[in-house]
Amino acid sequence: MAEVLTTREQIIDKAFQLLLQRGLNGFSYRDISEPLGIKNAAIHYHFPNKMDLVKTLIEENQQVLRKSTAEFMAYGGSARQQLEGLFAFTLFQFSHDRPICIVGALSIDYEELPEEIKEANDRFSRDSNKWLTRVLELGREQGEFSFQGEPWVKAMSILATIQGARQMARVAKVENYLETVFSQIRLDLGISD
Amino acid sequence: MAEVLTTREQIIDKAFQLLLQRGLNGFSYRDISEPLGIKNAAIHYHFPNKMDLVKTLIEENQQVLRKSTAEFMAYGGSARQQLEGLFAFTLFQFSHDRPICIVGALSIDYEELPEEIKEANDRFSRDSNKWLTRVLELGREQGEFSFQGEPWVKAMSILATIQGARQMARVAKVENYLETVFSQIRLDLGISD
DNA sequence: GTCTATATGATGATAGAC
DNA sequence: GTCTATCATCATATAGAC
Repeated sequence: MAEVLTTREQIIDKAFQLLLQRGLNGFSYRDISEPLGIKNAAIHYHFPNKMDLVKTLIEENQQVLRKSTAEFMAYGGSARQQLEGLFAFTLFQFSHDRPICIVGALSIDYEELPEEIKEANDRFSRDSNKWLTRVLELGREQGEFSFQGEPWVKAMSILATIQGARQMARVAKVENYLETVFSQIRLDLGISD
Repeated sequence: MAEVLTTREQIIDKAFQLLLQRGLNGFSYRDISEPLGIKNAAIHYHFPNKMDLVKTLIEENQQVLRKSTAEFMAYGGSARQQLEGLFAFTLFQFSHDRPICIVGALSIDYEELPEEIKEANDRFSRDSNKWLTRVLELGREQGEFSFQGEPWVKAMSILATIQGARQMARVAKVENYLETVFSQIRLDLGISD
């Protein structure tokens, strides 16, 4: 069943991809409009200025995550399964022209972002950490994971690792960069395979 | 003893800082020339185009590292000391307007970089990994570090963690973000403090 | 080596026709 | 809702005077 996307949805989709590939200052309205076969004025109709677009992309990101949660992250499953869901989600995004995450993409332009967008970005970042902290606590209680220190610090550390790995995976000429780093994260959690 | 910098050196210094703060597309020649009290044509005299400048910045980065090696990284010391040197260097850079590293800064613009610059960036990335791998091997042999898996994978993972943490440290509203992540890296290496 | 002056093009954005 | 036409601004870059 081929989904029919409205122009607005097509713009969001293309802009999201471009933001994650090239960063906020790395793409223009022309980069969006040309492949869609529309004019840049059409984009301005839907999103009066670029920050309106970015704001929508952050909301879009929440939706993508929520959808993917059901598909990949298996919130209902064991801690191990949920962690694997995070890995699978990351690999899926990476192989679908979304190399880095939106927080990483916007971090380089952080100073020039309006307050509203900074807050939305912060919120997303904190939510991710909260989620992984819970998974780690659960995994430790149930004996699936073994690690030193506080769960919220370990969660910060793992998320930073994934963040950095997504960035490096594009640059480094190493096969299966992400998978290799994920395997190390597993080892550091006392998981054999 | 106040160092007197040539115009060329001042340009490099400012451009380096701007690249690490805002990324390649996040600053212009005007952002460099204005605070230095010169005109943009003066920059073009020293660096005909922006890629010439970037190329020089990568070389500059090598020099900074080489200098800092002597000061911070204590190659001659124990594995633990060398790791602490890496942490100290990262903290120093972060607190001196160089939040992220040059590989991370350029990764977002990777596709548009000329081949020559990609290669220089790759080389730097591989050298870093090689260095840390040796430190980890040494530390494991001498009983300072304890970790699962292959040293080169663990090195990749730690460098990715630092990379990601530098990026997140600016965004996340967490006190001592970097130090906190470093403490987890220590715990994951079986180091108590 | 640095300046003034200028060329050329891309960018985000707006007004008004259809 | 999308278009054409146009704007002001900013970017990188060059030529030639001092």
